[in-house]
Amino acid sequence: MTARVDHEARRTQIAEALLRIADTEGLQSASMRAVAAEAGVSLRLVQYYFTTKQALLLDALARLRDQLQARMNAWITAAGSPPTPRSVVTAILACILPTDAESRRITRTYSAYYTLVLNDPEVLEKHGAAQPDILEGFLAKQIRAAQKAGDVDSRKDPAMVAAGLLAMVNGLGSSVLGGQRDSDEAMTVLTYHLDELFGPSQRSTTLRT
Amino acid sequence: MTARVDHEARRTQIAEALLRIADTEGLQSASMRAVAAEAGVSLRLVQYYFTTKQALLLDALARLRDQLQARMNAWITAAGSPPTPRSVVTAILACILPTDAESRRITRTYSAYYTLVLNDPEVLEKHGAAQPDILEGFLAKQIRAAQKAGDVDSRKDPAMVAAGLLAMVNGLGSSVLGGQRDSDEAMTVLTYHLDELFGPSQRSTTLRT
DNA sequence: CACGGCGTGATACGGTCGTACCACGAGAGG
DNA sequence: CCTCTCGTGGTACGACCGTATCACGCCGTG
Repeated sequence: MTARVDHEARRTQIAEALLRIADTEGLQSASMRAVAAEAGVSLRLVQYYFTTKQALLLDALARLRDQLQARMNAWITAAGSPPTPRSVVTAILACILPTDAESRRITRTYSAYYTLVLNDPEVLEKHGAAQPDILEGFLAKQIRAAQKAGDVDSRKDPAMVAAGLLAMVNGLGSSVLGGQRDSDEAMTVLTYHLDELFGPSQRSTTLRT
Repeated sequence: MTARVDHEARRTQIAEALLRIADTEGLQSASMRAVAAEAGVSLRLVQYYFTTKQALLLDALARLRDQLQARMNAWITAAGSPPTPRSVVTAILACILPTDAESRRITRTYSAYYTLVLNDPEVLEKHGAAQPDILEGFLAKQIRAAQKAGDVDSRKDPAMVAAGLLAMVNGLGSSVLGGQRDSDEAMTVLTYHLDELFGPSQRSTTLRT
């Protein structure tokens, strides 16, 4: 009872087309017809594989989430052979910042979805909540580990520092996307604060490609 | 040669209606007809006072900008009789955070516009650029003054600190709007970092109403 | 008093949207 | 061989969009 065509491949193809449009022209331009044209299929097919538009939006959002997750994992492992808390934190935060083409795409698309969620909060419920909470906890844990290793002032509150850093990176990303700041400038601001948090800047900035 | 009706009043009435819709239902729901209904006028009138939709959007954005400016000024003067750098910085940052109804409205509406600008950058040009750059410079100046007064570690880079704080508040605001965080929690994170920046927390948190 | 422009209403037009409906070829199962 | 379901195309429908057009009362000015 093998399917005559690979459903998952087609779904991926269509969802990727939507993400591409959301990145380049915004979600409000991602009509069913536009997605179909971008994916090179007929409108009927988009309807067939995703019966409704909301289903398509949700599916694409899940894929975007997975892509960001994969990117973070890749950056963490690429940060250092023995992953120190500092390298892990640096990798996570730097990888969210819209520096290269991929992160720029992901960040742009995410903020497109953000506006959507703001005025239609039920979308969030169907989408297994957000992972920023988990991410924030993970960051806090890394900072706590750094404190035990003596790399971070033990008087600092790891949860507060993690929340502040994550929010700062988020805000920096917004300013880069908005064109108020260069991505290099944003990176400078981030590394400045990381250097303030951790000890003297031991060559941990060598994670740039 | 007095106009038969107060043009500016009508324009305000209509623009406010748009901002109200942008706050509650998002900008994508702010159609000409919806704005007309919200303002209690006919569709023709909206067209009459703002010939095109883009003009309406731009005018409303300018009003929103003025409202935020006014709010910041009010919070600065309400912060303390002799305005210290710390109280000024605290007032500015706290007033951006979506804590009360007004700031929540402003922040929500701004982020609605943000998505609009992302995929139509020419809007920004017609709108005299953004003031965050100016704001950031102002914050840096305040921090530099605090350094001279000995309230802030002189080794810190005022521009970096200002950029970081502003981005952090922006990110915190996003998380509050997104429902990931309580507004009180965001305020806690902000005051924590302000307390870390300035000396011990001298009762400057008494600016809450 | 005439009149011309201002403020306003109603309605029309072309377009795009999400979704639904109908038809049809092909390959699998009886 | 028949039949049924899957995958696909084309097209229609109703709604809403931004904008344009026509018509008409009112009031200040000549």
